[in-house]
Amino acid sequence: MATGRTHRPATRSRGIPEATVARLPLYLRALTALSERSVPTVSSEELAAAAGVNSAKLRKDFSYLGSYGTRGVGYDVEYLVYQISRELGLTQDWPVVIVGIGNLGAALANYGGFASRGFRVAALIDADPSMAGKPVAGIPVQHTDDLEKIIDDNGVSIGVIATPAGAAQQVCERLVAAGVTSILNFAPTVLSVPDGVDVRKVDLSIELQILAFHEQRKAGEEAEAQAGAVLEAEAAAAAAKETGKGPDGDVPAVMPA
Amino acid sequence: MATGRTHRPATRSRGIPEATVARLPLYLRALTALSERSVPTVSSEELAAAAGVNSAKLRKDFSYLGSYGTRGVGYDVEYLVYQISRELGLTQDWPVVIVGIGNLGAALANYGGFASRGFRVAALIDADPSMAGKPVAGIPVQHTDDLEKIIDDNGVSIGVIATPAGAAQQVCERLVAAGVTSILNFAPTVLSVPDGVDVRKVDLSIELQILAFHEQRKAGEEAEAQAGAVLEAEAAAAAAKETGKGPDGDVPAVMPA
DNA sequence: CCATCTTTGTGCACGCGTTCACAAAGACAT
DNA sequence: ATGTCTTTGTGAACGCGTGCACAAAGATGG
Ligand SMILES: NC(=O)c1ccc[n+]([C@@H]2O[C@H](COP(=O)([O-])OP(=O)(O)OC[C@H]3O[C@@H](n4cnc5c(N)ncnc54)[C@H](O)[C@@H]3O)[C@@H](O)[C@H]2O)c1
Ligand SMILES: NC(=O)c1ccc[n+]([C@@H]2O[C@H](COP(=O)([O-])OP(=O)(O)OC[C@H]3O[C@@H](n4cnc5c(N)ncnc54)[C@H](O)[C@@H]3O)[C@@H](O)[C@H]2O)c1
Repeated sequence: MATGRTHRPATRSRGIPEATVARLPLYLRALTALSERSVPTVSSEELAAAAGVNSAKLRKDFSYLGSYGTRGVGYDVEYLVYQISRELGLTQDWPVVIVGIGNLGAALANYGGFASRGFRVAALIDADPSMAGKPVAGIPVQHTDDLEKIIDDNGVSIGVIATPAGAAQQVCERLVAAGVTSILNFAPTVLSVPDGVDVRKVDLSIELQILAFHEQRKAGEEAEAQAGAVLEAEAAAAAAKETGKGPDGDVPAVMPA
Repeated sequence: MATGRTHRPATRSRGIPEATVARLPLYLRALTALSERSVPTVSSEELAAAAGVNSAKLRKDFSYLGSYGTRGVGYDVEYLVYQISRELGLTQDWPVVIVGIGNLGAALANYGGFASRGFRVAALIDADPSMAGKPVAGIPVQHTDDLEKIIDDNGVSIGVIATPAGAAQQVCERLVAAGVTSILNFAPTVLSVPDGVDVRKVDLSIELQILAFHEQRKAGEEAEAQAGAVLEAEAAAAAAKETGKGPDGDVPAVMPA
């Protein structure tokens, strides 16, 4: 198996920071929009604004790719689109399989943004026999039995899992065994994979919970602000009373002062 | 359990690290599974394995919430479920609206995992008049015209955007103006919002591109490994010519005239 | 009550990512 | 050519997150 665990010095000049990699698609999207408007060049300031990031960060990100800008002018849009595309590996075609063609899987299959960037839905796979042959988004659904053959025939290295959580790990293992080395997981499970296999997860539930946390915090602060000087009361209460309660009390630690 | 002593040096009541917040739902999910299996206590080691994180990291995360563990034993599952739920704000009900009931929006509406954790789909909203009144996942779709009223009537503070990219910013502004302060965005756009509004984005395309990057890198390393001594050649070339930065000796850095 | 054993909670060091600030590079006008 | 003006590319400082390693807490058994 492709164990990236070689005696390589690691972090070589080839080592683009992960945070930067994650932003490249963002830049690419903004650049593509500019390209469509036939804008010839952009400054780091403008592009950063379009991508919603700090301009210094953007320049540093680009510095990892090389010096593609012109001082006093900015970056050549077309050229940068090409460089980033190449860096991300989008100049080649990536056949992708989607496993689990339910509500979500079908939506993904129908998603146009897939093909727009070198990603091609090579096959749709589901365990439900009654779905076999039925076309979704113009592509006939194939049965899980043929998973290995499909992966192999199409040279698929990227798989998308949209099955129920209970089936995800098993599906994952079959995909990996068949040669898939990158997985995008929509099922709410922690997938365990061997070294050399990349997994990224998209978890709606987690995102909502994070939002809820901040939402609650906002509500709490608002309440405190309304209560005025109650902040001090909270601090005092927290210091004095530590029994059984959490860091900030279950109910907003503000007593009706 | 209520062995709380004034031992805690004024725990970061509000300052829970963002990285920790993002992991709490993960812990909660693992704990819920344990709870369903009636497991009374769990060690940081076990729970960390279930959540796919480092045990030291998990303990540090929990330390931000307070000292809820018992040394020599571990954590009380039920109690921890409660504490994390409370911290995340899941002990209350969060009405959510989904805007843009197309392929993805419909899938989201049908998603069972929504309601399972205090999130309630309060309304489905779409701009297409022909969809108005038509039920999706048992909930009648309402027209965008009534967006403000719906938000207000239901006390919605969390909105999900699943419209085409072109409409996202506009929809976002209407949501915010109507009182929504947390947005989960599925459209491939950078949303600009006023201070105090949280936005999280789920971007399939970006995830795939990140996977493609690593996939390409893996393929490159594999090729290098096969080529054997070529590694040295590359190192030499890299040392000699550092203007370009060709990873695999690709197109030279030719500036566009 | 003491000894031993398990597991937490955390101080500390380290590395990554972000941001500032500015010298240098180049465009452009004169 | 020379000067000015714009914008890049990056050195350096800083802050956050991670993981190690261990002392302390508490359970358990004698
Ligand atoms: N629908 C959403 O918006 C949404 C959002 C977030 C997460 N998710 C997650 O995505 C996954 C799919 O959600 P969904 O709503 O599409 O569920 P679904 O039940 O509609 O679809 C699941 C599909 O997977 C197929 N399947 C089951 N076991 C399989 C196996 N072993 N191999 C291949 N296919 C198999 C089923 O036949 C079904 O077609 C779930 O894990 C869900 O939690 C869904
Ligand atoms: N389908 C996917 O799997 C997927 C994946 C990633 C991202 N996305 C993104 O999610 C969004 C939705 O994707 P989709 O496949 O469901 O598209 P879709 O075209 O099927 O659905 C879009 C829906 O939004 C509605 N709409 C349009 N303008 C609106 C407005 N101003 N207000 C309210 N509703 C409006 C349309 O009537 C339609 O029902 C797109 O931005 C897409 O890029 C989709």
